[in-house]
Amino acid sequence: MTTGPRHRTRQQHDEIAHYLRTAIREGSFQPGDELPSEAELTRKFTSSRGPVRQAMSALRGEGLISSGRGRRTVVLDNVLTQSFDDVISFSQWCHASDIVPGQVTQRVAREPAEKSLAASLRIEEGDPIVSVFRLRLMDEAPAMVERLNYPFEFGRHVLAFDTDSGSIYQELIDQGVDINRASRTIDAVGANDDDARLLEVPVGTPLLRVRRRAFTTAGDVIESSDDRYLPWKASFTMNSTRGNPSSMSLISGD
Amino acid sequence: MTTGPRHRTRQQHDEIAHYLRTAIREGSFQPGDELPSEAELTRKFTSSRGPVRQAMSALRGEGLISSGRGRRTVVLDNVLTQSFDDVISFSQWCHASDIVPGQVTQRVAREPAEKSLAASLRIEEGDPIVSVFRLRLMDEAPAMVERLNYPFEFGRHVLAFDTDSGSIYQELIDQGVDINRASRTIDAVGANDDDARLLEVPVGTPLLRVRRRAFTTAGDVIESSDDRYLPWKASFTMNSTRGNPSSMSLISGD
DNA sequence: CAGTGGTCTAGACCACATG
DNA sequence: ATGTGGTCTAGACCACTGG
Repeated sequence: MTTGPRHRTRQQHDEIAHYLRTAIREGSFQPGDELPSEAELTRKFTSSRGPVRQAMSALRGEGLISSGRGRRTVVLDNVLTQSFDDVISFSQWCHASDIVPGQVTQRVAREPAEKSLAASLRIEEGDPIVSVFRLRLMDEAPAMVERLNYPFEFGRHVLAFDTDSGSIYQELIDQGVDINRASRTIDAVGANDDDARLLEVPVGTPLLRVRRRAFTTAGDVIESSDDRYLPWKASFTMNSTRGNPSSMSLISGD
Repeated sequence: MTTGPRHRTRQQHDEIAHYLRTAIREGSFQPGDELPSEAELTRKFTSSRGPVRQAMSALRGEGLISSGRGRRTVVLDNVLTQSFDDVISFSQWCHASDIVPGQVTQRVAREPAEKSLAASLRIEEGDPIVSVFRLRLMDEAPAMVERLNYPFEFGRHVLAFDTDSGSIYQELIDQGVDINRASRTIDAVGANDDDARLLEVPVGTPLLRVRRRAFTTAGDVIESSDDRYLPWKASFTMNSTRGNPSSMSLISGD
C-alpha cells in the first residue's frame, strides 16, 4: 500500500516534490516554517541528495520556498502558481475566474503570409498561413479583440474547427500539437477603427496589448497573435521574489 | 600574498551558463540551432556533468533553450531575461540595456497618507508617508512618469537622498532595507494632464501603467508605486514553459 | 545501433549561519 | 563547532531519438 506509483513509476524527485507541494498546500508546512533539511529528506525517501535538490529546485522555481547557504529552507507561500494552460488560454482563464467566456468570430482565412508576419512565424514570405480575427466576451460583454496567426501546418486544424464554439488552444492540444512554450510582450496601444467598433469604445481608447508567440518543444513557431484588452476588464499581475523567477496571472478587472 | 587580481571566483556552472548566454546573444548559436552536447561541454570546460546540467537548467528557465530525452538541445530564442533587480529598478534595467537613465524630480514630500494609499501601504489613514514624483528619461528623452509612495519608516531614507542623482531602489538597498518580494499589476491608461505635459504627448495617449508593491521578508509593505511608460519606449515580455513558472523582463522599445 | 539528455548514487569540499 | 545548503566529481543506468 505504501508504494503507490501506478502512473508509470513516478520519478523520485517528482515524488519528493509532490510530497512537499501537497504538505505546503495542505498546511503541514506553513509560510514562515522551516522545511525538513535535505539530509532528513534523503533519509525519509531513501534517496541521495540529487533528487532531493532537484525537487527543491522545482519548488524554488515555483516561488514556494526560499533557501540559501547555511540557512534552513523556508516556506514562502502556499498559493500554487497558475498553470501554463490557464495563462495561455482566454477560455481557461475565464473558467478559472468564474467568468463565462464568449466569442464572435469576425474572420477566418487562409492566406499568404505578409513579410513581418512571416518573420515572426519563421516561415517564408508568401507561405500559407491561417488567420483568425475574433471578438472575445466576458459574461456577454466585449472585453478583448484577438488576432491569431498560424503557419498552415498548425492552422489547418483551426480551419476545420468552429471558431465560435470555444478554445482554439484546447483544439490544438486535442489535435496533438505540442505546445511547449510561449513568449508574451505586453504594451499599450490606442484602439483602431476595428478595435473601437467591436469593443464599443471611441477610437484611441487605451488598450492593453498582449502579443504572443507559442513554440513546440523543437522550437518551431506555432502561433503569433495580438490580443487587445479593455484595461478595465483585465490586467496582468506578477509576483517576483528576490533571486527567483516571476509568476504571472491575468486578473479580472470587474 | 595570493596570486594577482582576482574578481570573485566564478562558479563553473555560472561560467558555462555565461558562455552559452553570450554565444546565443551574439549569434554564435541562433534560434533553431543545436547547442553542443553535454559531453562536449564537459570536455570544453574540464568539468563533470553536474555543472553543465545546472547551467542548462538555468537557460531552460530563462526560456532560451529546449531539451529532452534523446534529442539534442535546441536554441529557442536570443532575447535575454532580466533578473529581479533589473526588473524592479528603472536605472538598473537601463544599464543592462545600454541606455543612459535620467530623472527630473517634480516633487518630493512628506505628507499624511490618503485613505486608499494608506490601505495599499497597510498603515493608518493620516500616518506620514514620503511621496516622490519624477519624470524618467532614456537617453535624455522622456520615457516614463513615476509616482512613488513609502511609509515614513522606509521613506525617511529617501528624504535625505538627492532624487535627481539616480536609483532610489539602490539607495534603499544600501540603507539596509530588506526588499524581498514585489507584486506588479500591468494595465493601460490614458495620459492625464501631468503625464501629457511631462512626456510631451497629447492628453489621452495610451500609456503602459505598472503599479508595484514591494515587501520585506516579514511581509511589511515598503512601497506602493505607479509608473506610466510611453509604450514605444518600453514593454514587458514574459516567457513561460509548460509546467514551469514564467519569467519576466522589461524590453526597450527603441 | 550509437549518442543524447534525464535520473540517480555516494562520496567530497566549501561558504555561511547559528549556537 | 556543528549543521546547513551550494557546488562539484566520477561514476552508472535508463528512455528515447535518430540514422
